[in-house]
Amino acid sequence: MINVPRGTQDLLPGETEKWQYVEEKFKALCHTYNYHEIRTPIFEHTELFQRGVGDTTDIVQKEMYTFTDRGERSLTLRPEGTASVVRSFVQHKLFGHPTQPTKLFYIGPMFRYERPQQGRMRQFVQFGVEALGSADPAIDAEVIGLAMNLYRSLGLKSLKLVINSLGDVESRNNHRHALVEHFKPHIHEFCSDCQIRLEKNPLRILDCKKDKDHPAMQTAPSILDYLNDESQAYFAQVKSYLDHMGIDYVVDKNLVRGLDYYNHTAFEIMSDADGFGAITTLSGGGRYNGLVEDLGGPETPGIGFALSVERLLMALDAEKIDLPIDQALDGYVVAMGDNAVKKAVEIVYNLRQAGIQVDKDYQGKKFKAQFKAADRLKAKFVIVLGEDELAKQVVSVKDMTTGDQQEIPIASIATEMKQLIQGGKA
RNA sequence: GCGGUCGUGGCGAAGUGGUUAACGCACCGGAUUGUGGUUCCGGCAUACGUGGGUUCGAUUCCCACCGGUCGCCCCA
Repeated sequence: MINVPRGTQDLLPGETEKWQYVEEKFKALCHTYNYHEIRTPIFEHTELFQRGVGDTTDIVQKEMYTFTDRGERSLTLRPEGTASVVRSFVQHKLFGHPTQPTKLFYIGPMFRYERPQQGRMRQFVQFGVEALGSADPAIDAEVIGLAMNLYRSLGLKSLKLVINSLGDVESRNNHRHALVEHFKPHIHEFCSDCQIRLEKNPLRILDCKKDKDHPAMQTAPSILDYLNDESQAYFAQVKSYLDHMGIDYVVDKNLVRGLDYYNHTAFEIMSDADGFGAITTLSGGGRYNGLVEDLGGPETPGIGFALSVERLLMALDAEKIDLPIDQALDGYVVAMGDNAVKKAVEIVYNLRQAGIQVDKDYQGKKFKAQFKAADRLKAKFVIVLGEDELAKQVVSVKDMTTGDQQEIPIASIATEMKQLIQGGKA
């Protein structure tokens, strides 16, 4: 027997309905925020992620699904969405379109080669949005608000929004310098990862779980102290907009994002819910001024976020929220006797043409078993067709909720069924 | 990549170094010759992850591998 590859999953009926529901919710929300869908390939030139996501990141160093195709090209299954969207933005010169900023959303699978655990798969699905072409702090707040809005509209309560500012290039460089100076004298007391980080990306030392109790950690220079006036003002405005929008947040000066392209605003939304797994981050995002340029476009600011659908559904589960998914079938045709069974095929066909959702037996089941099947499928109405009915050219329609039964002529079955179904809903 | 834990029918779950490997759910049929959700009776199922080893004999003991799961690192 061949199973799915490690870290991937089949979504079966019963589960797919939930996915469809949250996808529709997300699309509708993007519509109200005036974001438009973009669909990019699932694989890209490896170089895109090396340059876009950053050579020093874990994603690029050890998590990419990279392969060589028959033309000797190095390609990579996308590990995240932003690089592709920005590539597309540049390639198609969307920066030249009259309406700016360019507001895009995407839905699709991402791939990272990691050891799977709860909330972490090798193939996972992200919803994401990107707003390109505006350096207005209000759009940072808009993007954060959209994310919070989605979670809240689905009923999630145990949410924590964490934000930070990574500052502009100048601020980051000053901070980086200060970090190296600060940790250098103690670095031999830190874990091996941190010793490497000191050279490559000292900001990430702040993120280390192993060394979090080291005294030098507590006294480490905060990025917030190194923000220049402009960066400070920007961060203050983002927070102010969030305040006005009534969105609660906590500032975590150690929030560092795993991708190199972030600057200024960085944020994560986490779940507080009991019984949630070790991984609590539901979504993350931030500003990436400079990325468009890095990928060959004109100087263009950008901000976006991505959320994991798997984790979203986990969060709903943890908070015991049932999505309003209608599983009931409108009607089920139960037939008995050779002639009636044949006639049932015709009736089902006609009802479906009229847009009524019906089904029938295809297992050669006995009358009683057909009723059982109707019950299991949660049919609202059972349409009974036997020799008696056939002789009178009618069907007996039973309302499965009330138990009431009435005869209706086969000639007008579609219109009468429609009325019954609508009446049943009211 | 590292560590814990687990691997028995479609699902859940007992169990044993030795004749036919429990049970529950689900499914099918009957009681009820044309009316579901309850009950009772009966029936059904290619099941011990894979490969080695120990043994007269392994589903059981040992080893390796594979897979699931949870955690570490890191992230969505």
